[in-house]
Amino acid sequence: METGYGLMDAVRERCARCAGRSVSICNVIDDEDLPVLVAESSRVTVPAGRCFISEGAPAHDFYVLTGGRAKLFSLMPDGRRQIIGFAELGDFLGLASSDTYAFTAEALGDVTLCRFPHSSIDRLVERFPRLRCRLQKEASSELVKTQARLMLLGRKTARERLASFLIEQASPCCAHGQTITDEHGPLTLALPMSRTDIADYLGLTIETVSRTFGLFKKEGLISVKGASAATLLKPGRLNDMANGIKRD
Amino acid sequence: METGYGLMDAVRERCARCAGRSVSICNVIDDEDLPVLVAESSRVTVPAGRCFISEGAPAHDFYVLTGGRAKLFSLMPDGRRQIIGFAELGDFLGLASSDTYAFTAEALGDVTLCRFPHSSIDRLVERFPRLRCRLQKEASSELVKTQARLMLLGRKTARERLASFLIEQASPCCAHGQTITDEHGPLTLALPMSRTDIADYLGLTIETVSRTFGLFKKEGLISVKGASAATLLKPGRLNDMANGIKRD
DNA sequence: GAAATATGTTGATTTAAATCAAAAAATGGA
DNA sequence: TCCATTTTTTGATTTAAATCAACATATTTC
Repeated sequence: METGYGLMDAVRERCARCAGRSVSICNVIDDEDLPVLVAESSRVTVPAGRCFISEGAPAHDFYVLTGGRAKLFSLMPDGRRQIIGFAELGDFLGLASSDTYAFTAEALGDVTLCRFPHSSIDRLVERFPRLRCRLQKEASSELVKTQARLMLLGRKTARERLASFLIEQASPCCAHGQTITDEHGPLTLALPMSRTDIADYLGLTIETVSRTFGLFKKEGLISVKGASAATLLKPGRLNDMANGIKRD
Repeated sequence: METGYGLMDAVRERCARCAGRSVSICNVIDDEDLPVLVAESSRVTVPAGRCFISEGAPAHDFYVLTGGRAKLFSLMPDGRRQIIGFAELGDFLGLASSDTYAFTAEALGDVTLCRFPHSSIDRLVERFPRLRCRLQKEASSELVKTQARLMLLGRKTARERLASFLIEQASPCCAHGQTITDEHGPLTLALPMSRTDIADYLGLTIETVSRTFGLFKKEGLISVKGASAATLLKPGRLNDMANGIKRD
């Protein structure tokens, strides 16, 4: 098939055509500099269920998620698991404070990634100083999100946790900083993660997650198709519940 | 009294004599450049119980803690509180992802701080590019610490939480990355925060914290002088408990 | 398409930690 | 030093969520 350019051009186009281009750290690199980015990174594809970062392993690479979703988790010796977060398009993974990864990252469905060896990031930062600033913003914003999760895990009820989760899942597609109201609904969202994953994300058991889904359904707050999709019928009410605001 | 230098010199010496000099972000600035740091920052003293950062308020400044300790927390509308962390010497505060602070910071005892308006940090980063790198390291290491707290709040028992807290409080003075063993003990530590603070840090109630302290005492793991100092008699055992490792 | 397996839901019971309730220490002024 | 207040500890009871136990619904395999 005639594409108008050869293999090398196609490789050079990798970043230009990347779905994560505008939301990832790469958005501080100008189009004309993209060949440098292509040269310093490599595309990786990970099949569903495969881990591409292992807790405690030497941290050699950073990753930008360019397709699919991943779960990030940490394990205790007896198997208790805490999901740190769900990574999505554009997320920057691999920030570590020591020389080992702090969590495991596993592909939820098939995942595509851009891999940057630490040495490549060093060179890129040297060449594009704005990238350093962007990386700091990324770390800061992850930090603030994680701090909000401390309140969820330390002080919220099961209902508040699940409401927070649903609102969080709905936010990327809808709200840009703005508060979610009932007028935003009904909002349908895909839930590619299992009940076990949701439970381990929220610090609950699968039974409690399942029961709480059931309650929300009975109360007309959501409707559910199968187990992997939900529609928020009263997103405003869920948002209030998530934040501990009582309505009368 | 003859000091050998005048007021202006004393002001210039502020950073050189600062207790946080070697542990804070300022450790990437060479001694000869300290006057720039002095010029871009101001010293602040905060009496016990006073808040110097307010959740939701416009974020204009960063702070480096140079004396005393502070608690960082977030509130829900009904008063439920989650303590995000306890800040100590050298800690960098005020990283935010939006234009408002994500938490409140309150002095535990009397606290001294160095305040950097955002504009000052911008100028300093411009002049000392290594500072940007240091800020990113700071954000990354805070992120990893916070991620570890997700496991504590989501999956650990009350005993494991208190053990984690005690080990964490002991670590700054003793371990530099190394694992704590019983040979490190007995380790005495000051606990300047109230039981309420500890409870809100660990996602427990004061009663549970108090009872768990009682159990540890009865089991010979710790001894307590008053309520604001504890000695870890079996730090290794506590460390294992904190990490969910069973001993037989 | 049926059997086998995995995943999710619902119900009964238990339990770790919360709540409610005093009592005991500690702290801070007069 | 004593009294008043706050903080902490200890005890009794409750409860939200966990655990234990079927059962139902998907999903996969042959």
